Amino acid sequence: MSTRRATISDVAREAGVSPSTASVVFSGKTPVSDATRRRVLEAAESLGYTGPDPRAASLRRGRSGIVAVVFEEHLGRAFQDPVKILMMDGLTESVAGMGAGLLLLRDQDPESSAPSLTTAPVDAAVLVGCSGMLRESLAVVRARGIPVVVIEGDAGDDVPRIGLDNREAQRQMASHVRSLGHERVAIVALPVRTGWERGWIDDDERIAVDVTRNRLLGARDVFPHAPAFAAAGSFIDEGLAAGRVLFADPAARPTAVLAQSDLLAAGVVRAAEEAGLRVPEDVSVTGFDGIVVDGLAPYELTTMWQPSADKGRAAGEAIVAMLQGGEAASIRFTCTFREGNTTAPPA
Amino acid sequence: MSTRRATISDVAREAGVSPSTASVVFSGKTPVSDATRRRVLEAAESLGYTGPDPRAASLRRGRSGIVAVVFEEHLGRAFQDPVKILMMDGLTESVAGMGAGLLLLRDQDPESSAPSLTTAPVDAAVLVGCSGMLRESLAVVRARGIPVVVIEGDAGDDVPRIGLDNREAQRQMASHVRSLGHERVAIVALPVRTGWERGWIDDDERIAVDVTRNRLLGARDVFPHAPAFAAAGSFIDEGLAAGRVLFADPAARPTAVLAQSDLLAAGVVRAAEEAGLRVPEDVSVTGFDGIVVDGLAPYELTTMWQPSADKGRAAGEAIVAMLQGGEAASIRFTCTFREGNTTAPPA
DNA sequence: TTGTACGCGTTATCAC
DNA sequence: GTGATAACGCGTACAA
Repeated sequence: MSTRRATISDVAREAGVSPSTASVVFSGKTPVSDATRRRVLEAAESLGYTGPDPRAASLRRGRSGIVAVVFEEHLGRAFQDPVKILMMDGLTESVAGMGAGLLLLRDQDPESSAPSLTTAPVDAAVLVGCSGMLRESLAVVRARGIPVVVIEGDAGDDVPRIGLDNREAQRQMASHVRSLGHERVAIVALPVRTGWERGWIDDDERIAVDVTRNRLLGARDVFPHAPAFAAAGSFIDEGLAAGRVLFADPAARPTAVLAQSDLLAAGVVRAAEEAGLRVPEDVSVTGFDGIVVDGLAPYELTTMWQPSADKGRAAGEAIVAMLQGGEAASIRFTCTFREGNTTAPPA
Repeated sequence: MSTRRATISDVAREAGVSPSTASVVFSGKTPVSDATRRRVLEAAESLGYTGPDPRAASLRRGRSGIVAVVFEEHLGRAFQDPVKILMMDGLTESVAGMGAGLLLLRDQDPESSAPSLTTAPVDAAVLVGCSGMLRESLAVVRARGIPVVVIEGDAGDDVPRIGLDNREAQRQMASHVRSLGHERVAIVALPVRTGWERGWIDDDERIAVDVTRNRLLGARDVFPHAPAFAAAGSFIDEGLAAGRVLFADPAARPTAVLAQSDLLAAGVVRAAEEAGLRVPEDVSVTGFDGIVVDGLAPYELTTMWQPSADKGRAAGEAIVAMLQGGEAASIRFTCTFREGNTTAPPA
């Protein structure tokens, strides 16, 4: 005899009740007499039955309790970004409220053996950014009626977006810098596309990443001709590398640097120190995000704070709404200007 | 007529083949003639069928392609720990190799509505640490025959563990400090248990967290009476707070501090600077982990490097082995001493 | 409050 | 290369 696992029917038989009754004992959806409940639980215990099989339950219910979070980058990288962590935090919270968990997925080659949106039993998906490869599986998933939300990205008009007023926010910051009197301004941007190696941005039109493009546009609204150097990621080291480039030629150096993230800004500050420049006396540096940058004391970046956790929470709430058959609208959060001690009028 | 979604049988009927043939067209497990394949795919297209339902497939196969990662802390916190991120990185990689994804779970109150090990359709589970509440659901899961591995924790003798030679490593570091001539040494420890508020450790016996206990034991092997102050988490800020306590009384201050993590050590260095102490001239500080601490330059911690990503990878490999019916042995990785510039003989 | 009957959508197996 | 059959384990109308 094969030693297969006990099922709810086995338990029911052992307890002398019907399978449906046993099921109800475990789900608690219907009142059951105490005596019956006890009999069923005893039977379960004696058979080593540990409750409904989640796989079968999810088929039956049509719900798995799993929400996919799709990143367009290496997960290790994504988790190095404080903004994404905060976002995950908010998302975890709101999704846990509906009894769901998060499945980490990466936008990848459909040929790979790794699990994907199309093969994983998910009830909904949250896309973090939205680059090329994803589009295909996205179509599949949507055809299945699975709710999808995108954070900081564009997945087509019918996919609700959670985002920021990136352009306006960066414009506001640029205006601040201009009002201080700066004219020779440089921009340190986020990557231009996935796989981007750091370098100057030649052509504003070719920016594939929404966040990068919009923040750049905001800066351009005020400083149309500022040179922009795009980093390979949002890291202090990348900001440092970019800063070294910007400060390489003493004659041509900017009096202010608009960085597209706080980590980049921190690196730029570091580069300035390295180059013997004082911040903010010799050069002003602005960030974006409003995170706490470890090790940057005594500097406090002048930055645009963004509600990262709220973005995650909003995504979760949108999903809940859609799962309940409702509609979810796109949301644009507003960033808040926060003055630190890294900006001042030019010398 | 209800507008229900097309199933593989619908597609088969439309294509004039049997359901099993249609199934095979999608799974590719058996050769199918080109003509048949085309007919099936066309039928699928015309019916808007987008491939097998993952839920049904996972019921039938008995596999969901999902591995749970269970943390015993708030996820936002876990992801602030560089060591855990590196570990996740290794885990993601090895698990993706077997076509599985990671489901983020938190060790929590079984009454909560949040998803748990018992209700999620997972093929295996990786526990990161192993505190109290988890034990119960663990029993359930194991009874189901689901492979479980624990990283840096103890889940019972029959659960394979992936860990470090924490005690030996910390002892090695302590010996180094002693060989430099230090005698007045203090320890800054990791939390004593979940929910711990920072404070002195009164009773070495009551340490619930394995890592903390073992590293403390290692230090005690060399400095049996060193006072130990446990932080509330592995953060620079916590190290800073601990350092302030240690350096508060100039008369009683230690000449060396053994921190149980690099982030704590970085905070202690910061506290030393704040107190007007030079590192390493006035006080030596040692870390643990071997991560790159942002913003600590020009200091480089004297530390014990640990193979974090390898731990994750090993966990994934253990799971794969168990899923294939094999056994998985516990593994203890070895840390490597790395000398930086934060240690020197006492003044 | 309990039981009957059926369907959820797929895939393994084996025979043809 | 293709098809028939039988699970996989459960939830839930509906009837009793």
